[in-house]
Amino acid sequence: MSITTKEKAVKQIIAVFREYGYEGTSLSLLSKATGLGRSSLYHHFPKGKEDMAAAALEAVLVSFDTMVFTPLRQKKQTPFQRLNTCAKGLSLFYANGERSCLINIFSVGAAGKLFQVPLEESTLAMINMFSNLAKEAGIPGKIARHRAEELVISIQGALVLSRTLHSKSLFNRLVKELPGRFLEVD
Amino acid sequence: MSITTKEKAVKQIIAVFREYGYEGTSLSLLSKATGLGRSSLYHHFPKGKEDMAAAALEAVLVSFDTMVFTPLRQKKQTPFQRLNTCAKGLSLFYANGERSCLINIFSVGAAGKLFQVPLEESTLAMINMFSNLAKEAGIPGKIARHRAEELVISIQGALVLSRTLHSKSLFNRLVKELPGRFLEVD
DNA sequence: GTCTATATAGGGATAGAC
DNA sequence: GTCTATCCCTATATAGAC
Repeated sequence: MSITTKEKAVKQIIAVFREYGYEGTSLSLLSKATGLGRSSLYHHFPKGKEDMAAAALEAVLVSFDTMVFTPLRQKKQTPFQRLNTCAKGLSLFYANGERSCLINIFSVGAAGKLFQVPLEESTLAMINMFSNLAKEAGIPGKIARHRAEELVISIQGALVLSRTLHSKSLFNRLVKELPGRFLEVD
Repeated sequence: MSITTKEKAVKQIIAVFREYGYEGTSLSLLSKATGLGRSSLYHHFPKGKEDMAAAALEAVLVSFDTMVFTPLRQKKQTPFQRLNTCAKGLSLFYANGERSCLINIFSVGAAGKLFQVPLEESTLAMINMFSNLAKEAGIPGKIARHRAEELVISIQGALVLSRTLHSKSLFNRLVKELPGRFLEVD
C-alpha cells in the first residue's frame, strides 16, 4: 500500500472513530470504511484498533495544526487578520460543526486512559496558541490566557450542541463572532 | 427489589455510563456496579442495556431539573439570587466538573440515534430555562436567548476540558463567574 | 500486501431452577 | 427477585496460503 493510499485509509478511519467513538468502532466498520480486510488492517496497524485510533488522533492533530494553527503563526499579518484565517480553518476542519472533535470523543472510557497524555497536551496546545496570539495583540497575559481558555471551551461546547441539536447555527455563529470578540478590549 | 433499592441501582448505572460511555459499558460492568447478576438486571430492565441507559438518562434529567432548574423557578427571589442557587446546583450536579454530562456522552454512536429526541429536547430545555430567566431580568428576548445558548455551550465545553485536563479549575471558575456575568448589562 | 480460515474471548440475551 | 446455565453472535486477534 502506497503512502497516499494509507493516508486515505487513515482519513476513512478518522471518520468512523468520530461518528461511533472508540468503543463503538469495530474492526468490521473500519474494514468496510477502508475497503481493506480485517487482516490487512492488522498488517498496517499491528496492534489493531488501538494503533488505528492512535494514527487517527495523530493525523487529526497534524491536520488541525495545518488548518487552524498555521494561520496564527503568520507574523507578518495582524493578530486580527490571522484570527480571521484561523476561524475559516476551524469551519473547514469541523465542517461547520458537523464533525465531532476526536479530543472529546476519545476522552471517554478506555480511550480516555490510552490517550490521556496526547489529549491533555493537545488541549493545552490549543489554549497556548490562542493565548499567545492575544498577548501579541497587547492583551495582558493573565487575561489572554483566560480568554483563550474560554475560547477552547466554547469550541468544544459548540461542537457538543451541534451534535445534540443537529444544527450548525451555533457553531457557525461562534466562528463568525470569534475574530471580533476574542481581541476586543473591554 | 424495593423502589429505593432500584433507585440506588440506577445511581450506580449512571456512574458507569458516565465513565465508560454507552458502547464502552458492558452488562458485566453494570452487574459489578449494581451488585446484581446479569439476569437480575434483565428482570428489572427487560430490554437490557438500552433500558438501563434510558433509565439512567431519565433519572439524570429529573435530578438536573431538581438541582439546577428548580432554583430558577423561585419567582419570589431576584433573578440574581436564583442564578446563585442554580450555580451551586450545577457544581453539585457535576461534582465540580468531575462528572461528565450524559447528554454529551450519549450523543455519540448508537446511543446518539437511540436517544436523539430526549437529548435534543433536554438541550433545548436548558437553553429555554436560562433564556427565560434572562428575559425576566429585563434582557431583550433575542439577547437573552443568545446568552443562554452561550452559557449551555460553556457548561458543556468546560466539562469536556475538565475531562481532558483532569482539572476542576475551569469548571469551577465558570460556575463562580456565572451569576455575575450572565445577567450583566453591557 | 491482501486474502481465507480460524482461535478465543466477551458481548447481549433467554430459560428455567430456586 | 435472584441465581446458574446456556445460546448465539460479534469482537479482537492470529496463522498461513497466495
